[in-house]
Amino acid sequence: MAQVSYLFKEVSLPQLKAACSGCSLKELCLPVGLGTDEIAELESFIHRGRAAKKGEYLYRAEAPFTSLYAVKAGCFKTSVISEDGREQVTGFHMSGEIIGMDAISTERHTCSAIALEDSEICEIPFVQLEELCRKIPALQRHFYKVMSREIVRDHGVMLLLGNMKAEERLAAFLLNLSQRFQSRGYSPRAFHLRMTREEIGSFLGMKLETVSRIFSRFQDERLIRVSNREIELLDMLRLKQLLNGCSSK
Amino acid sequence: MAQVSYLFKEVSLPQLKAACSGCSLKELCLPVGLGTDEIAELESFIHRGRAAKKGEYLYRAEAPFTSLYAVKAGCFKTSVISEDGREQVTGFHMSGEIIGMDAISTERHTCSAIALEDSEICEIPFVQLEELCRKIPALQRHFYKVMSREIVRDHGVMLLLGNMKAEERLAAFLLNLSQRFQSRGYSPRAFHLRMTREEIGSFLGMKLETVSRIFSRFQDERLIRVSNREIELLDMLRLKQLLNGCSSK
DNA sequence: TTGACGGTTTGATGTGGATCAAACGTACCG
DNA sequence: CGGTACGTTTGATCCACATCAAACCGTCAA
Repeated sequence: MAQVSYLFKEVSLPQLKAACSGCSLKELCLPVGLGTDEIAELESFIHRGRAAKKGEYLYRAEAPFTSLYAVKAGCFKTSVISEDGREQVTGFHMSGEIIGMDAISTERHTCSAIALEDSEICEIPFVQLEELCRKIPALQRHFYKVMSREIVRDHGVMLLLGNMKAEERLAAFLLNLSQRFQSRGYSPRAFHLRMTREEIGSFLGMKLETVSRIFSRFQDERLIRVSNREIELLDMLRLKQLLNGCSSK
Repeated sequence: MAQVSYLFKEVSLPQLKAACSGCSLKELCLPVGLGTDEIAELESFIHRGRAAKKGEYLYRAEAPFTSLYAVKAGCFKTSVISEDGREQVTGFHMSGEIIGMDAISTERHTCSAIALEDSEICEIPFVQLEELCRKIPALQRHFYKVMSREIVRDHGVMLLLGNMKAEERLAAFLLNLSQRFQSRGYSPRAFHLRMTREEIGSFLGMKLETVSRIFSRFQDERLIRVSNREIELLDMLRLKQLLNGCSSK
């Protein structure tokens, strides 16, 4: 059962949900231009089906780097810790996303990855991926794009943290999650948050009380419905307007 | 005059200043493991010596991607613009740094790069770099590391923007510049800022008035001396302590 | 020299979000 | 079942930084 190659294509296609559930993946690999043999080779060295229980570290900062990890199912947070112990969540990662790329530069992990729910991951030994990239230009290109996309994402977070106010950040966060659930074939309107208010706050640069207050405010304004970690987006249009400095400006 | 290969090694060595001024670079390339032929090939397709005047765009967001750029001399800022027109400076880039990697993912630039002073850059056509990476594993690995380092840097900025207060951010900023000047063979104690207070503020997520006020406060406290854009770090130790939540905490 | 302009400093005031504190809900576990 | 722990909500207060405003300075061009 060839189940991992989908990780090497763009993760924004609706078919991805099907891919995850284990059907034939050949067509999903075509965008990368891999043939059957090449898929086989890729899968020969990927360690599949490793499980991580909720709360478990996938890797810790400082640990020596050997592999990248592809989230196969579930959800992870990655975070960096400053010298004086402050945590900054750098991202939430769901199925189809590759994490650990920060570790390539120093050959040690610079952030930690923790499972937010019971999850499954694929381990991708880096040296072997590198070698295969040399043989398969399309795979090489694809992997460069994956790394580049992470840089673009980080720039987006910098914009969010540097320029937006709490309300806007939270709207952006919800819309981002919505879109990612949608691209995985789930409802973009209603979903379950895997992370605590504190983790959301750490990611968005605000305190957990502020996250809670703004959720409540959004609910009062009929923008969303919150019940615990269940979120329903009632008015995505207005949420988007909130992002772009209301209607004018 | 082989003058560009140094861009493909770690930029943290003191010899780099010498490298920039144009002496033989062979030894500087050894860390990447390139032979003479390979250096020649690398340099065969790199367009060297392109100049950019102060204020000039090196590339603009949305422009199609063809090349990465290595800063040979001078200084650039890169910035993203949100849909509603807010600018976030994502970085300041000096000699030896490679910019444009964000564009690989979508094959369009996602940020703009502007020269902060008269500068020189090398243009590196991406397809040819890719091809050479396939032939030279050490170069491939090195380029992965360059991209990874950018991700690590971005995570550091996220920590700064998400967790630190204005004073700490500015201290971190000055110390970071200091270190980068030092690694290029310049004084880590005194240097010239190439960017305006507003650009610093945009990068650090604060207003230009706040930047100015904190510079003044640092000066009052004998931490630094500021005169216009000339900076002198008088007490680097205390600046570092400022970073790590003062002495205690 | 004069002016204009972009950048910087400094002051006065306002406010968004942090902090402190308490009560409440939910889930897990003996 | 009841208790403990963890996460969440909500209120009251405070403060860091934004905003608004004015003066100042260095540079360049006429």
